[in-house]
Amino acid sequence: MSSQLLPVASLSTTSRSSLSPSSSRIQHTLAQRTHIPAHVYKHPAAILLELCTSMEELRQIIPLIIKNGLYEEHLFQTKLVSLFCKYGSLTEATRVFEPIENKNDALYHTMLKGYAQNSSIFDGLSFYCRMIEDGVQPVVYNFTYLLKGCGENCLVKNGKQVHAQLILNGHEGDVYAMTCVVNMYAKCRLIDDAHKVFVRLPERDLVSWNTIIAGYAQNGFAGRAIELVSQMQDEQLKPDPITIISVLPAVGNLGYSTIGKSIHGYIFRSGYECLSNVSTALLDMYLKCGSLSTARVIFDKMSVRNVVSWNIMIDGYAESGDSMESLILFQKMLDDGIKPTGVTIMAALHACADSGDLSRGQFLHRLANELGLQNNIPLTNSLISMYSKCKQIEIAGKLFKNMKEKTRVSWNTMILGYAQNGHVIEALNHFREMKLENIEPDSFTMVSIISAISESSILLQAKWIHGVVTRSFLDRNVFVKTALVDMYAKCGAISIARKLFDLMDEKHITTWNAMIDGYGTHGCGKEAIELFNKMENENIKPNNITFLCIISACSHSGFIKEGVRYFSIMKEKYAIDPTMDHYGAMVDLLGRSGRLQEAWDFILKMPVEPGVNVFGAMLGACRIHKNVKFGEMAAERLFKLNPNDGGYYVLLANLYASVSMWDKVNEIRTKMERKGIVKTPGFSSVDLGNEVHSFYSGSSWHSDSKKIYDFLETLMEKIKDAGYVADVDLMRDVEDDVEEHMVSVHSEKLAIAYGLLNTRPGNTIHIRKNLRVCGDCHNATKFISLVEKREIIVRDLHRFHHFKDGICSCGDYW
DNA sequence: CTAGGGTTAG
Repeated sequence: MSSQLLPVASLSTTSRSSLSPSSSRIQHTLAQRTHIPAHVYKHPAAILLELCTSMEELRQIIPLIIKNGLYEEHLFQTKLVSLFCKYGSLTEATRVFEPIENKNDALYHTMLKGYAQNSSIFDGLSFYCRMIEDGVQPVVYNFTYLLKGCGENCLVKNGKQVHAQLILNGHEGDVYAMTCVVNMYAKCRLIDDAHKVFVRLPERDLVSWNTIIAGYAQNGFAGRAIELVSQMQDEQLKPDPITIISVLPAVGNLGYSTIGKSIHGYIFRSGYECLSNVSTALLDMYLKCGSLSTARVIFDKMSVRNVVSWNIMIDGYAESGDSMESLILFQKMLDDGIKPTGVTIMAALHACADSGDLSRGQFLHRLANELGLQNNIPLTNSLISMYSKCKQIEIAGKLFKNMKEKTRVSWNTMILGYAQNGHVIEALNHFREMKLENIEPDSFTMVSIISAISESSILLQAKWIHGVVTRSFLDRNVFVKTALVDMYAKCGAISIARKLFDLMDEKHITTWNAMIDGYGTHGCGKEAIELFNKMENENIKPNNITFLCIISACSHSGFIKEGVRYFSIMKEKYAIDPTMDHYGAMVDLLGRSGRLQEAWDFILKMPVEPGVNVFGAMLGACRIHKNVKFGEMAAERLFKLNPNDGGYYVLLANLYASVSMWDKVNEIRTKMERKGIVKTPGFSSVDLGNEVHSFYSGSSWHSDSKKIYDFLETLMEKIKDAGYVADVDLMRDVEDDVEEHMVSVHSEKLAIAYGLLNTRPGNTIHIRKNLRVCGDCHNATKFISLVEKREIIVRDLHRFHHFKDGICSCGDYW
């Protein structure tokens, strides 16, 4: 028997046999197993190496190998190379590998595996080249490692080279290797190429079907993936757990709950439901189909949950808006001793961002650091998003700045953060920097930057970004187009908004909502209602936001009956449950029109506990109608819910001021001081086309200050001659009293004066105010529009006022 | 050395 063995030399690099790969493999295995004397492979050191589980153990065994003179044995050399690679030390593996004089094939193959799997795939590819140069015959599994690496890193060119090498070495008939090729093309997003290889496979077994199914699913061809599952069954192959896990995300993405349920049945019949990864994929499918409750039932029934199951449920609740349950589940997961991953933390951060839970967000930040996830890009993006949504834009900015590597999503998150926090200039600066760093903006970038510009209400910028969007061909995206409609409406150009709206052939529900809301804030209640009717005629289902927009549009235009009707058809015709925002909008609708008793009764009849916004709307209405009785009732409930919002204290103080209850006004001011509550200082800005100038009440830091005040003085005289009478009560509003002695100079008036001084006669003036416009300024602006023959468009916190020829589009109802 | 497929995500 021993006489038939090949000498070791024939396997070394010096002598190449012309044997086919498979027979050579068998021979060298035999040689290795049998040529090596028993005292070598049965040596205690060999056994220790087999049992070795860590680098530390390995380092302890090495002296033993050397002491026993076993270091030169191929068996030990191969094993050492393999173990060093496994524990991540390519350097030490190389230190063993390189000095060996007669390297056998096995050593090369081991080293190649190490490079391909534990180093960069590029190292694996170059080592492959060297191996060929050294005259070593590759074996089929060398290609499988390389193909996997190319696929994971999306290296199409290298992947194709390996594919070619595979064919050259005569492996095109090997299902295992060719399945790797299918997988490589699929991972490189060349699903058509993957399919071409798949149909030519010598044999299509379960694994190769699974590969192509997963390929279609991961490349977004969900329907095709589902189709292929039926096709494989036509070929008498039964879907296994991996088929199911691959196809369920596709079913979920399409929202095919019927197919999803039938797969659930199949899982049950096959007894796969006890597999945690199968159940986990089911959770994901049900959540994507919108059945949170079904997902929860499955989750609760699972005997073994993996970390992905938790992650999916935590994110499912966050996604559905139930931040509370999401965070409860997260806590439960920690209590169960399950170690969270980056994805867990991202999901929980999502919930914190939605609920504005900063302290828990900070806890998650510390936890992420403890888990060593500092350099995890998606996680840092989520942190930036959380800090932005919790109004900690400086912290968000710092995190962003310190990122070693930024993806486009990082830029988008940061820009959105600045946009949502009203930092328009920072948003625009980052947009410019992003392009300087050669990161192409996408539709998300554009939506953020457009909404930043909407916030600033600068028409010239609006037109500029519209041009940028068009030139980059992103204006075909429905979300971008919707953002443009919203932007023009928010920049005062409601008719341009409508033109863009009419040009869109594909409209999303948010597109309709943006347009209806635009009409609403411009006081065009009639147009808003017409659009709503058009929407119903076109069989487009309104959502809860649509109703919020239409009710608020009715409120701005004083259409009480219509508003009440929309509130009832929302429930009766569309089965949409009102949210707290809807209740707030209804109280605003009734209250603003002076039906304070009705509004109060409405609050009392609410089926849920009224929130801050509901009492806030009530208090606002009482302020307009100078009703102290209801105002105090609303304020009392309000301060119990949210004792630290300065805006509501100011509102109540203004209510008292409007009826000259000065000691009450002072009482509130003292209370605010004692509690350290600050009010938002009011400011107004005027858009001069290429510059924007901002003014605080009574501010005098502007370089043209003297000129502005002089002009304003003559202007006030002029409107007095035309019949304007200053409303002293309204002027004593505490909203804007940054400097008490200057209350007569509210920021709006300064901004208008500066606008008049710096624009040509006849040009429209665009003003933006961060708070609600005050009664005296409103009245004065009407007169200014008359005597100066100017159209003045003022956007305040809630709506637009178009002043022209002495009247305002709001009809003094705001 | 001793081969191929899979689930969550900004």
